[in-house]
Amino acid sequence: MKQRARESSRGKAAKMTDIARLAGVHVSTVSRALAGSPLVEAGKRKRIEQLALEHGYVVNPVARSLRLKRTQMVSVMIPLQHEAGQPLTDPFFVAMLGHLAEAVTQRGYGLHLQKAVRPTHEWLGDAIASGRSDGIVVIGQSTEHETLQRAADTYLPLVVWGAQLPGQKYCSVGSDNPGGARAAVRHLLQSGRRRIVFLGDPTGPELRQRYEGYERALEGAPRGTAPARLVPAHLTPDAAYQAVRDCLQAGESFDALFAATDVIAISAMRALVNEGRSVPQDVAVVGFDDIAIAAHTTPSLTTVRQDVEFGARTLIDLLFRRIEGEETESVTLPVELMIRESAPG
Amino acid sequence: MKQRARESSRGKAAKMTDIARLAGVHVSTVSRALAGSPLVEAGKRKRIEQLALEHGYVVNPVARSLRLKRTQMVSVMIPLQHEAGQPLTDPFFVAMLGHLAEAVTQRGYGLHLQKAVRPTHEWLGDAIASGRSDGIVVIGQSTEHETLQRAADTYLPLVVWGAQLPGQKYCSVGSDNPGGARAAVRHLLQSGRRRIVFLGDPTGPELRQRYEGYERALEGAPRGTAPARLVPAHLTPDAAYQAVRDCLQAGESFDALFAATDVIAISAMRALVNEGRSVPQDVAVVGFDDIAIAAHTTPSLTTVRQDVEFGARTLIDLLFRRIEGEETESVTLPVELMIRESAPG
DNA sequence: ATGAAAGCGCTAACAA
DNA sequence: TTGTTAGCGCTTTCAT
Repeated sequence: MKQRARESSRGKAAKMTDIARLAGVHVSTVSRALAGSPLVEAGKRKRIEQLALEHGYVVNPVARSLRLKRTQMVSVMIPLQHEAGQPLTDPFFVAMLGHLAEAVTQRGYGLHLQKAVRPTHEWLGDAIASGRSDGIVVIGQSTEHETLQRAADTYLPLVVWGAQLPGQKYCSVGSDNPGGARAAVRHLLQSGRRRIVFLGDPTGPELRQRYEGYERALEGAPRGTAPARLVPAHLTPDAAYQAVRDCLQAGESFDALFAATDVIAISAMRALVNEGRSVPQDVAVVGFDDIAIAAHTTPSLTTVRQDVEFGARTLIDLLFRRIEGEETESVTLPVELMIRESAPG
Repeated sequence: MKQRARESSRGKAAKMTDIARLAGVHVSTVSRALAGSPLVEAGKRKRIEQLALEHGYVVNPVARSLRLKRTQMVSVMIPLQHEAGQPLTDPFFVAMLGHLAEAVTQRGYGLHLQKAVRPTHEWLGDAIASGRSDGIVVIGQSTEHETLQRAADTYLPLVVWGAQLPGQKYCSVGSDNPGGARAAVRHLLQSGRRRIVFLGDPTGPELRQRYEGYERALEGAPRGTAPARLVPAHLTPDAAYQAVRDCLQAGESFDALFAATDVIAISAMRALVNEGRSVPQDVAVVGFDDIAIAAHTTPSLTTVRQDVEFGARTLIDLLFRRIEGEETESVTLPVELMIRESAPG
């Protein structure tokens, strides 16, 4: 019976010495047995494992970590900028988190989630110094490029999801943002659109790259194509909705909209429809990310697909190589234009 | 190579004794100073704090945890059922996770994320016995009601997001699922719909409650209302899309659809439109959750709103009271019908 | 107000 | 093959 072992929160949990006593061996033998050491006689090991099972004993990871100076934990940190009050609610972000959790747990590691409330202080330095985890994944550079650069000087097991910047010292994994943006805009041009606006907020590196890709594609556009036009909008559904509505109500006219993310693309579609435009007939819409619902909106959303799952796996793969001491290079991942109803071929 | 990395990544981490030496005091004084103890002379404390800051020293939480037997960590566990291979991709889930992270970090605690791959073994018992965290939040009962019941016998700091079941021994927080479902169906009936189908998979307690609420509402419906009709579908976009399409192609006819979650409601709308039905003219659609995009689909989705943020805060509030030793009661939260375009008044 | 010392639960030399 | 021993970095009595 495992009833005794599952003691209440404040009661005594079984410790390794308890198992040792029950097995009639020294605690170090139990330690070896539970670690699967071949030094321990097979029969004895089985007996010890059985005992541990019966008593609901599991090795205390805190004590283990202190001893080994290895926590078997990976920290995932999210530097939040303006919307610091906001929780991690963005679908892309959260999908990334799920895939990271997947990849990390597959390696027998735990995931420690931390929100970095902007430049409160040394959010990254403290996380590193604390030794709470064996490696750190930072999702999104936000405005923390310099902080990351500094950390990279002394701390190896760090990987960052985001854009690859000139002179970057830290290891990043991210999508080909300029390429994706160019593909999106070219697609719109090929389908005859000539007045294409960009919706979003190109403050952070990733979105800036998307905006630049948009500009680049317009440079090579046919004569008569309207110049680049940024419709600024924070990356929240409401902000995007209002930005597009205001824009239309101000009398601006365009026949295509390239949104920095799917989330705001979806809001944009709604604003367009509510203002009497049909999508894609009057205005074609292209997003970026290919979040789960993108294929399931009405109309379904043409978008630049980022392979989050592969991205997450790559991040974790690189992180573990760095934990082993390897100096890994940054990676840029290809994207794929998913042509759907909101901007058909 | 490996050596160098070790050194750079953790070798030179300052310890408390280092700070003590620099300050010319004993380590115990540093400990007290950094803990803000009034015992330490104010000037000395300032000096020690300054030293720690300069040297980027932060207290090692692992050692601290071992000593105090308190980790300042909360575990969030997600028992996954069939889709065990799937990552945590569901928007509701993930929104919940974000709000939990928010609430937990506000209390100076960390969040430990763990996927429980179904009944691999004693997922919950092991998590409890490991002592890795001071409390556990389980998101969704899935099919683990019995496991939770067992754990509740001996472990206090446990809270569960989900339905409140008869004879339940653990503390749960969850929405009024039956009430929400009834409100949704009544709304459809009031707007003249008479053939209302339920889309989803009422296997787990929460969704079963929603289905039962649907049935209940139909019992009190006007004469001539079609009986309850379940269109079974897993809770993924693709599965739901196909279920609805197949249903339509099989010649079934209905004028309203109540979906167990927003995610599948959105897919259902798309399937309906692609099969030539207009929403809401031919078929009204109501979802459940009010996820972020629900208000921004085309048409926007009428849905039963769960207040995830409040739910998360309540979970964490109760959890901390339980960590303090209090026996808290389960909570059922009110829901709100959000009437939008997919099923207008 | 500060120092000395014990020990949280575990692992890994080193011994035997 | 197993036991002995010495800490990992910290907090907290207990002395002073």
